[in-house]
Amino acid sequence: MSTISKDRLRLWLRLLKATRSVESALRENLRQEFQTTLPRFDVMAALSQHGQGLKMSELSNVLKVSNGNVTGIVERLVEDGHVLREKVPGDRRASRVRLTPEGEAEFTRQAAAHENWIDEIFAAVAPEAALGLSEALDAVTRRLDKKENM
Amino acid sequence: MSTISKDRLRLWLRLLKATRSVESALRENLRQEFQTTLPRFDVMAALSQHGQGLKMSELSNVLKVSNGNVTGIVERLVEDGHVLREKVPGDRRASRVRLTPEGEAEFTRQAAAHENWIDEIFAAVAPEAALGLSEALDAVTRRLDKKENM
DNA sequence: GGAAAAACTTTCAAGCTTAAAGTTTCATAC
DNA sequence: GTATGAAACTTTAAGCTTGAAAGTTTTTCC
Repeated sequence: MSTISKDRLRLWLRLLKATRSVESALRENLRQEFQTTLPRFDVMAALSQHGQGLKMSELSNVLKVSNGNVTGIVERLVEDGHVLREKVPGDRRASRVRLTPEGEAEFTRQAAAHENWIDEIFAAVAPEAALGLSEALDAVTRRLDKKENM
Repeated sequence: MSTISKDRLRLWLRLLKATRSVESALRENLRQEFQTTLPRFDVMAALSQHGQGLKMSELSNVLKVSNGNVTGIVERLVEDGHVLREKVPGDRRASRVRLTPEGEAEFTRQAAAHENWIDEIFAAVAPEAALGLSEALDAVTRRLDKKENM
């Protein structure tokens, strides 16, 4: 097998390790400072970007997780009062999920802290390197997305 | 907040999305072709790199997952006959985990396929770019590792 | 209008993951 | 020697995750 293959494998292993490290740090910060979890944060972030709300299927699509998964997370967010389910007029199968005002306020606090954490962690990446990295990652994602729809 | 902060946040979101896409593809391939899972594969990969075996704590250290986690995965690998636990002479608390011959043979097949999958996925990344990316990612991991031990 | 297909969601079983608490063993300091 | 603290590991409870199956509701199309 070629050297290039080995380089690609090494790149993947580092990508994986870096992502896990960052996720682990975020998870701990979210737990310590906001008594919440990464999946909950991710759902609220998605909803925050879509003020009009998202259907369950849209949510699982955006987050790239399975349908059943979202059901449980939203359930717990509803219990916490951060999120609510609305009926979709004209389609009794679907429901739309939105942030409550309390959820929105809470997420605003979390997002500010989150941005600081990321800023500090990724200060390790030289700004010149960031662009190339970003594009390479995008290329990988696009390649996989394309293959999936075939 | 600065443009650079925003760029870093965007970088992180792409990193996350790319990693999840790759993991998802690998998970599906492992399931379809080898009836196994990513965590099992990761454990066997770690053991394969350490022919003399690893203690449970070493294993969870290498994989960056919690102690209790490894217990369960190794348990199932033992049931499958891929892995065995040995007593560590002179320390009755510890046990050393190693691949069985069957586990080794099976992992060899899996690893070959895995390398091909990675090779194909990361063909989207220009070989010249790979090294730079690798180092940027490493910088992130090192930064977090350092902070953790403080 | 009715049957079949598609869309939206939940339920389920199995497995993964973590943090925290518990058990046994070891090291070392008195 | 024995107390005390650290180390290695497992157990537990709660939550996350997936893929598959099943339950509704809507759409399609004859």
